[in-house]
Amino acid sequence: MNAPIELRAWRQFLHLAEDLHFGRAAARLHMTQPPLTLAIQALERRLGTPLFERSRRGVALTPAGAALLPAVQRLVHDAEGLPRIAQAAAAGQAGRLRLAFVSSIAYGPLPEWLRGFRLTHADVALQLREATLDVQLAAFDSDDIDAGFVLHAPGAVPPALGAWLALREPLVLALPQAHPLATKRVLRWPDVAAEPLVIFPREIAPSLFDAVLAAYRASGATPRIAQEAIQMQTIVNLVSAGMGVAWVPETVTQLQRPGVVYRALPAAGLACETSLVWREPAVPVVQRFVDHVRRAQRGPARGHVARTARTAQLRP
Amino acid sequence: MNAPIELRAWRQFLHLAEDLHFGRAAARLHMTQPPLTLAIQALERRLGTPLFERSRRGVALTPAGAALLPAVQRLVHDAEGLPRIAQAAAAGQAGRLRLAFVSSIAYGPLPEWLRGFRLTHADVALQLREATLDVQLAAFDSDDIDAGFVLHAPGAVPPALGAWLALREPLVLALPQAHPLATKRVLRWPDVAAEPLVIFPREIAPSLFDAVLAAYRASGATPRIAQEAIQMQTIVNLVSAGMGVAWVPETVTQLQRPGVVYRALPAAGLACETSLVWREPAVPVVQRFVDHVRRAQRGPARGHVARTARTAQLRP
DNA sequence: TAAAAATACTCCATAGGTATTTTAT
DNA sequence: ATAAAATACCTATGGAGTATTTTTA
Repeated sequence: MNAPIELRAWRQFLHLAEDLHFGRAAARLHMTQPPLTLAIQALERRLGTPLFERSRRGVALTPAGAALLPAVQRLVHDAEGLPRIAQAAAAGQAGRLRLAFVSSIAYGPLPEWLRGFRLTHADVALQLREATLDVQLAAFDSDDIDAGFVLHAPGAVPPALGAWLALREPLVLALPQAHPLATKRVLRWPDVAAEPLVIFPREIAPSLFDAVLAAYRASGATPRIAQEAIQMQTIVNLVSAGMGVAWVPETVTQLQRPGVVYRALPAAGLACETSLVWREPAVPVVQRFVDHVRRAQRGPARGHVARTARTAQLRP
Repeated sequence: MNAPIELRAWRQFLHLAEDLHFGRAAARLHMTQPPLTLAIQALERRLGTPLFERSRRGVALTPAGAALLPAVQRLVHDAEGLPRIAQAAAAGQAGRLRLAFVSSIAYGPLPEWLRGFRLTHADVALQLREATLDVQLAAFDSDDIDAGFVLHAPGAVPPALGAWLALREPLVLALPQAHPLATKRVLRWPDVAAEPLVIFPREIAPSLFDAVLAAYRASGATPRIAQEAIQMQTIVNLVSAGMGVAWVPETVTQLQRPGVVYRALPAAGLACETSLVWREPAVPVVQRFVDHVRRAQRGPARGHVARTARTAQLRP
């Protein structure tokens, strides 16, 4: 009685509404005229209103049929598009990609990587959020993100996650412009080590934190941590305010805050690793994104980020 | 093989995606588990990709299934709404109403009638256009409009059309403000009749044209037609420019053009009829509109249009 | 009277049911 | 051991076919 109306019935309505001729519409539907007549009658009975005006001079739409036509066209068209959605999603070309990232990578190659990914994956809905390592690990647990860039070595992420070294860059020293060290071309470890340090909290970026502390200890110094801050922006602001010096990834030098100068100190041997992390096994769209980042990483020449940190010498 | 996928299959997918449990989903679909298993398998085969991940700890959506879910929800929801569209259209509560009108009625009760009709027929798409009688009659022929307001007596429209006297209003005299007649309280027919006349062309509004000419002839005068114009706005502008005087429907006095004054001359006995016209037999939405206008015509008190024409006496 | 829609009936493809097995924890 | 999905097989509804009648311009 009030069984739901199937797409078959709407397709028959659509063809008849377009042809306005039972015989031709039936032929286009790969059927004969009598069953089409019956099907349309049944549809009209279930809707409780006629959809076509039959007369000897042809078939015409009633007002109800005319009102239905555009809606049915949309419905049938939408239904025809569903298989493509499924196939595209299975191939990683459609769907949703929830991506988290630490702020530092956003000053580096991430925007370009995203732009390139969008070009070839227009039907993937990208959902971006900035988050630190600990927040991202929790988000993986609760299935709130699909992938993320973290300040961490690829080998150090939990085993349930896949990881790939997305970016390895030297750490450079951020100094207040007014600071005496800012004018020297040759820095000495004891002078640098004596300065108060602005740094990430250890839980946010353990590998970066540990690397900096190890370098200080290797030179026999103990760092004085003046302030901890989570955002790159905040760290640079604190340096600008004269709170101390900071070791930051080289790409962050793009943040040209007045009152801050950067010094590249290759001799310090300090570097920072950003990994792309994802839940294993990777669903197709995540796999596509990982592959894209791997390819983009070596494709376009790396040096396109403006070097804004003057190089200085470092002596023990 | 590539037979189209029916709504039945999408409904089954939808219920399973919501329950993530074959047994319960089957029960909600008023069927048993085995045919649902088969149906989902067949759907996955036809799409060429699995939609569900079956494991002992439950059923989960694959990326393809997850991408499909919102689209299928929309599709099934849209399909469920179609019967309502058909029924509403059959009752005249949905669909499209293409309405033409002469400019004069737009200064009168038409806006209020349309506002009221919209309130009770929110799902009717109103398509309005201004057009003169001759254009409207041609548009009825080519099925470009469903109904129209014309400056014509209801009895004078072609027999294939239904008609209803929507508005009967006196004609008032529009005079240039600087004109000597504008200062007098008593006008004489010979003086009025001697003035050059601005009027509609006869094919645009035959009944109005003929009524004016008959009045002139009854008083023994022959009107001097200075200018013909189609738009009310244009006629008033020509009067303002001193081209002559014009007889216009009373509601047009709402057009307060500087340099024009209006004089109501009841003794002239000149009136103008606006009819609502439609193709017979009226389709439901047109019938609803006609009924609405009939009711609105006597419902709200008529005098709400500001009287802006001073009454003057007219002597032979 | 002729073209097209409606009716009458026949058939079979397939959606769904029942019984049972397999699977994974 | 058990809950749930998969498989095997059966049934019957209803969608589509052929033949024919009715309708109306």
